[in-house]
Amino acid sequence: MSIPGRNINPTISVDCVIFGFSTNQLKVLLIERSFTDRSGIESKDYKLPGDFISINEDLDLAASRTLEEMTGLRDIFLCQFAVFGKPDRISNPVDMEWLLETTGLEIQRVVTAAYYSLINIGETNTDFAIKNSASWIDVKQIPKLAFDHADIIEQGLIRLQLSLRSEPIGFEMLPEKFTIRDLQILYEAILDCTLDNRNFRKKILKSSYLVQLDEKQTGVAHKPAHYYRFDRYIYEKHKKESLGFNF
Amino acid sequence: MSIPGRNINPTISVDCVIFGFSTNQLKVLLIERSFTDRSGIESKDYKLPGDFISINEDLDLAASRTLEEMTGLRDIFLCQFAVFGKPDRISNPVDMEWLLETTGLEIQRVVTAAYYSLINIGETNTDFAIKNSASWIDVKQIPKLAFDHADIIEQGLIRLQLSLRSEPIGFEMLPEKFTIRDLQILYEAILDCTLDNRNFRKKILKSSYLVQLDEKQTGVAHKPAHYYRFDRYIYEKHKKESLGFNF
DNA sequence: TTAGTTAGCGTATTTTTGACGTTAACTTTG
DNA sequence: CAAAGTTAACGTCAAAAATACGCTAACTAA
Repeated sequence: MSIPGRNINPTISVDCVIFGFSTNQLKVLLIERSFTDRSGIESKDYKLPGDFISINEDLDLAASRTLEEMTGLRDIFLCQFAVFGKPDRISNPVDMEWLLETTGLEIQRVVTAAYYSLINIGETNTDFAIKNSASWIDVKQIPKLAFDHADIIEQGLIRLQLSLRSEPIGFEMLPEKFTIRDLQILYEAILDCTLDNRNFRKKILKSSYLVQLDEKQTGVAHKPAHYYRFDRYIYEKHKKESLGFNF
Repeated sequence: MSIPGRNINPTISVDCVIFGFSTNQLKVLLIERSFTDRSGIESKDYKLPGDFISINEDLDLAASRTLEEMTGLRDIFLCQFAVFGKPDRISNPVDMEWLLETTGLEIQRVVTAAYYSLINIGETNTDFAIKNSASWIDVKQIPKLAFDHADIIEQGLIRLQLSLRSEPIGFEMLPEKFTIRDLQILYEAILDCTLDNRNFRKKILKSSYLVQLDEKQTGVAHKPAHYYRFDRYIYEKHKKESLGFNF
């Protein structure tokens, strides 16, 4: 049995895979990272928004905090989906150097709890993200990332796809009012497939928590669609009935 | 942003929810814990098998190690399903005292990665488990547990139920040869429901990885059933076809 | 010999899925 | 202003899956 001691514990962090949706693409919020490589050249790559936790901070709250700092949003869908704890997660010299520079500490090892969250990009409003040059990147065009953050995003996306099939979470990424088509395009982007619009409509409209509004689209070059909204109250009430879709 | 330092990091552990199956019940391996309560009386409760990780130990490997120490078994189905990181996980005086006694260290906080694993109880064979007075407890009769281990088991069971519907993992808990009825009783125990034997048979036998053996039951007071075995090779080959059942 | 048990096959009904046809209602373009 | 292009929103049909349940076979125990 190994003997634990405070001076031999890995550091713990949280990393957030923050998904958003715009211009018909599923996007992830990434932060630019500047570093000097071995040849002394200033270089850039990206990392996930994340932070170390403090000694008395709850993991879930640390994730909420990170999320709020990055997006200015609170009370957001947030789900812990995995821990990444390989001892060599941080073995790249660039990563080690960067950690030393930004924290001022020699960190041997970091175990990170990974969360994913879904937000409506339109509502995002924060200085923090701008200051840290955060940007929304299409999940299909992920650039080179720090640490094992590419793995984390991949696992997060897999988990998001799974959850989408059993829980109505897509709404978190849409504005209050949306059309069935908006929803379908979102599902297609997340599941990375195409869906038949007639069948999609049939299935999704069985959900009692989708409420049709009186309002319709205007100014579109086709028959205007009804707007709908997601009724969280009805969903909570009928949770047991709604056990997902098999697209 | 909080500042990480090695002397302010929580300790990291792994805890294993080890499921097994015997006498038609789903069971969990629990370890007896002796402690002295506030009134000075020697008392007992149970905890999950788990251990602290050492500074260079991979989380998954730490879980495998714990599992092997407890059961003597290697190469076992093992799945990380959550991290438990509330700062007050260890706030009960009994738990704090016990930690101090067994480790000799003042541990402020422990973040634990939870794994579940499925084993065939019959093959278990180890001194370690006996020495640590481990026992198989019916999941429906869980006694008072240390720390937040009751939560961990509950989450583990939920995850097991989910996985069972999409992956052929029940076999891990059965002997090499088993009948369709054995399998059904196992499914019923895990999912906590009853299934129609005719429909269960129809569904499960669609799986190509279930191979009928020539051998039949003997000495049973009814028509003897064929034995089957799970063919892991066939399963791996057809993984994509078999996308689960909806019982 | 009979009663009790589970194995293992089958049938019939309903539900869900998936593919696709069609009209309605709007804008844009020639 | 007519025609073309687009998506909305409804519906049909056949295949597949889920569900409920009947029945005979093959064994043991009493």
